Amino acid sequence: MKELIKKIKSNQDLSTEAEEYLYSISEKKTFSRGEILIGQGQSVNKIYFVLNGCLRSYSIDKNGKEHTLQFGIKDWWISDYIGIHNNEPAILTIECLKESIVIEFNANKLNNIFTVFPEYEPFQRNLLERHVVTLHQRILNQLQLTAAERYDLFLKQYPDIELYTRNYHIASYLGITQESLSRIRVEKNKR
Amino acid sequence: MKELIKKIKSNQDLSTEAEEYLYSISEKKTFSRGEILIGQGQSVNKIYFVLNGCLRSYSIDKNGKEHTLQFGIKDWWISDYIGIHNNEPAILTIECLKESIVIEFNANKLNNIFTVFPEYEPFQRNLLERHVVTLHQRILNQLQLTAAERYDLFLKQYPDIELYTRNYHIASYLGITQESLSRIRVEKNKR
DNA sequence: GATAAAAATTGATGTATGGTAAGAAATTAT
DNA sequence: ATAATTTCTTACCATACATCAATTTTTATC
Repeated sequence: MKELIKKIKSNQDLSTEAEEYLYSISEKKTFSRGEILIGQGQSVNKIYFVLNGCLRSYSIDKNGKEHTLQFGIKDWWISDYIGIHNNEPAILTIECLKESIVIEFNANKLNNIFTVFPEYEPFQRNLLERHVVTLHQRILNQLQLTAAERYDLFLKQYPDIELYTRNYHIASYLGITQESLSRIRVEKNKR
Repeated sequence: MKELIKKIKSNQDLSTEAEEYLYSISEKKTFSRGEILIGQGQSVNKIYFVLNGCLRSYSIDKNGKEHTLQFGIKDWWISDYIGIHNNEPAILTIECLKESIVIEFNANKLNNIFTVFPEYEPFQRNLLERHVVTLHQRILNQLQLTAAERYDLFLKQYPDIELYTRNYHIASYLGITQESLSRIRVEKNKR
């Protein structure tokens, strides 16, 4: 477990006490393919750090269609930040796509760490800044690239994700239907 | 100026020293419609806090088309966070849409505040968290709403923005052409 | 390994949005 | 106020992607 937390720490210095605190409020868990970690409509207070495997967060719209917001792979954090921030029921479902080991945090307790160990702040700030940059880039990609270009880029960003995702997971992340993605893949193979 | 910074402070407590530091590294500026604050391709090290008026950040794609990432209105921060984070030339242009008063920060100096005044951390964290939530919501809207629905939502979020934006500013934010937006508006008026 | 279930592909067709171009309207400059 | 410029609207046609349905392929289960 110690070494697992090291990954959370990244390159930041963190006191042993703060590290102990992280242990005390977290729980290492294993999930299998198909398991739901957070369900849309339920109350949310969990934040996950992925040690290995693959999770997916998605929203189900009024027509019952799924829209993937994020894939959670190794060393990524994943949760329903909208639900947590608004203090409302989850608007996302988080599902396990392949056998995964994660560290589960209680959101409130994790948020408490800043009052107890302010030294944790720079780490969190760095994390949030990177998150914002990633999201900005994603929005720009969505605005200016074609579906085929977005798919190419996606494969570069998640090189072996196709090993454990279904076509429609990726399609719903790219904002197209699975049929369209299928056609894009056919075209791509012709090239 | 004191009261201006109060807005930045929001509801957070901030020591007088930290406040003084913020003064010392910032500069209050006025821009007129059409002025470019940051130009795509140039180096970026500025971050703006909008006191009043309206700014817009956008990217120009390989076909010369503009794609609006963000509108910067009262009390919003705006910059090219991608360029700053990657330490690369700006990928965004920031333009002034109507006479605006802003506080201009040097990104590096602003970043320094955390070593000098760690008490500023919670404020920044809160800001970043809200930013992430906003972006998550925007991505979900883009994925699951029609252009007309996104336009309706946009008008609710920015009630009087049409007073100082052009049609194509909004269209490029919604991910459609100005012609399509025009048609959507016509349909909307029929309802 | 056989069977069932789920997912991917493919074809035919529909729809939303894009592209181009022209004219109308609104805004800005003189 | 008038002229010049920019923006908005509209029409027509093009295209990317969606929808629906049938078929093939892959994956899971017994």
